[in-house]
Amino acid sequence: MRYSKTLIPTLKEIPAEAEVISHTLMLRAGMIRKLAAGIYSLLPMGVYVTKKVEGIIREEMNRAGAQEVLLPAVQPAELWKESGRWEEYGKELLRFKDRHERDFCFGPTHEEVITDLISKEIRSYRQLPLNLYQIQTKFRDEIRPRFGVMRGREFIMKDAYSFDCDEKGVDESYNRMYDAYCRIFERCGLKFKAVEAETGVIGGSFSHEFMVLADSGEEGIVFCNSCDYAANIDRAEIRTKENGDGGENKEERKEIKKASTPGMKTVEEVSKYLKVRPQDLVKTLIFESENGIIAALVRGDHQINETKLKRFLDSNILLLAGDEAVREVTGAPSGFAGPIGLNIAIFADHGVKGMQNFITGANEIDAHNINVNIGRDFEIKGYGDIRNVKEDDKCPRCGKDANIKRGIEVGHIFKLGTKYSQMLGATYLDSKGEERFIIMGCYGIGVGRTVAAAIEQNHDENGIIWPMPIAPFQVLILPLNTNDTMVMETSEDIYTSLIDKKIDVVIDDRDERPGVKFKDADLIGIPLQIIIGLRNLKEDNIEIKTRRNGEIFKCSVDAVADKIIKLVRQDA
RNA sequence: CGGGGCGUAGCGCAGCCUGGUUUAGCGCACCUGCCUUGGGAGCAGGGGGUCGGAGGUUCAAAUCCUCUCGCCCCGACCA
Repeated sequence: MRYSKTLIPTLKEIPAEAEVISHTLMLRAGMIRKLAAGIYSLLPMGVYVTKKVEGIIREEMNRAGAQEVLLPAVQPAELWKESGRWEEYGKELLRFKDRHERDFCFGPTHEEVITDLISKEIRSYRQLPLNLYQIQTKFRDEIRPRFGVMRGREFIMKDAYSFDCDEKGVDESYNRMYDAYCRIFERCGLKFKAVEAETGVIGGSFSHEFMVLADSGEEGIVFCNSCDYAANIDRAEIRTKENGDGGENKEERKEIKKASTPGMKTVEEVSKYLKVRPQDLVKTLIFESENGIIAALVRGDHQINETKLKRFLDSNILLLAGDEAVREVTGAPSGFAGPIGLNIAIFADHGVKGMQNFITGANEIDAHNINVNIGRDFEIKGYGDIRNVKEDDKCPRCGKDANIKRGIEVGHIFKLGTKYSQMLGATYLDSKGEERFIIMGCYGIGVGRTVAAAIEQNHDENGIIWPMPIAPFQVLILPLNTNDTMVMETSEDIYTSLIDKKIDVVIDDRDERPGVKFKDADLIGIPLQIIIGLRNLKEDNIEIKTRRNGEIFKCSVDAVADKIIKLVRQDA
């Protein structure tokens, strides 16, 4: 590729809209441009990288025995009504009508379509197992798109669906995908973790998320250094005993007192003001659910986890109550809620169980109660694991120290079971001639998100540093003196010889000053730069620079091609 | 959807509060010429704006008012 013939509109200045480094660099390196909120155009550099990632995905999916298909992006409402998700999916599903006023949606995922297809084509156990995948554009009308392609509304996703006869089969399919995913992300040069995860709207019984470790990640993950436990924070259990949750407390119950706490709303403020530790407080949080308003209690230094609470209450809708509702239920503005005297159901985290003589809001403005006790002052309807794992908590599996980090979810694999095959009637006849539901799994990879995640993990102050396997080009040739025939001819010779050797190479043939070329080269992050300038060429030398460590070494013109091939292979 | 903020040249911004001396400005980018060629050069000249849109107030609106559209941030939501 010739630089002068392609479109790589690099930016010197930092775009105002970008929040995370990958977004900034994708804009600055001329990979993407925004068209609307959460909707991006991919420019040539963006396409090259995307194709590389897709190529790796295809190779590994095919290696794992999956077959590629391409399903429609536009889907009829009937299918979604059959699965029940036309109502269930909510506003994230982009709906529209065709000219005949028939309802359609733009596919946010393809369980319905694939299950419908399979229900029509599969008759016998002899046709199973099967794993079909596609790489396709999806649309999810996210409430708040952000971070560029990391959380866009329109995005490219690889989704795969497995179809098996029995549990043993689906386990095998699942494990094969798990292994394939590990290979894919390893080949993309990513540091990642597979963590136990929640299943969400897709449904199903069992799932893992593949998380790329990055501070900018939107997911909390908990993992253990001693054993191989790793889970999404929404799923990670609290190891009750080791963390002192739910123990007995034999302290004497003191008399309840009211303390004035003017304007003190947060745990931090109250504990500082009353000169106690945050863990001597109990937070009372009011939630609205489809089954009415409830209160949830956690220790002052703990954080409620709404996903866990939702699961514990078996509720579909759960929202932190607004100021108005809080005032109605407690009689006080938010910040002063407490469990005493509430006539709604009160649930508590295990961590609250053993507490005595603790502090809560007094359901009265500017006041808190001291020496509150469960049983004497109020009753708990049920205890559950409803808080986040904390830094000093122990691993739920082995009891050693747990770690908490941030991650970007780049892949998610589910064991779906028969949810969709039942809804859409996908059955097969087993060897005894009995009709059975096909057992399904589904497996997604966010392609754009993988690209963004790779940048989050591979960059420096000058720009992107592509891992060789997903680099838009492997080599960039930089002729420094465009008006010098020797420089240009040598550059062109090296360029064609590398193309002959099947190296992905781009030559910066623009009539620009060296400084401009160097800056752009570092910004777009091509792993190997061949620098050709008069100075060295007079001694028949060129320079090779590796983008990652900035190392530069001289090399004779004749030896360049072989040297480059060696370097490319070594990282590929 | 709730709270906050921003829309002025391709990008980044100033001007708005206190309406008129502004023909709407600056930096970068762009075009022409000269010059320069190992880390985003220099000089000279030049092009580019419905001041997001609609309505209103006024002798006069980028500036004040109303509505509207778009975007960004925080919260809730999410394969």
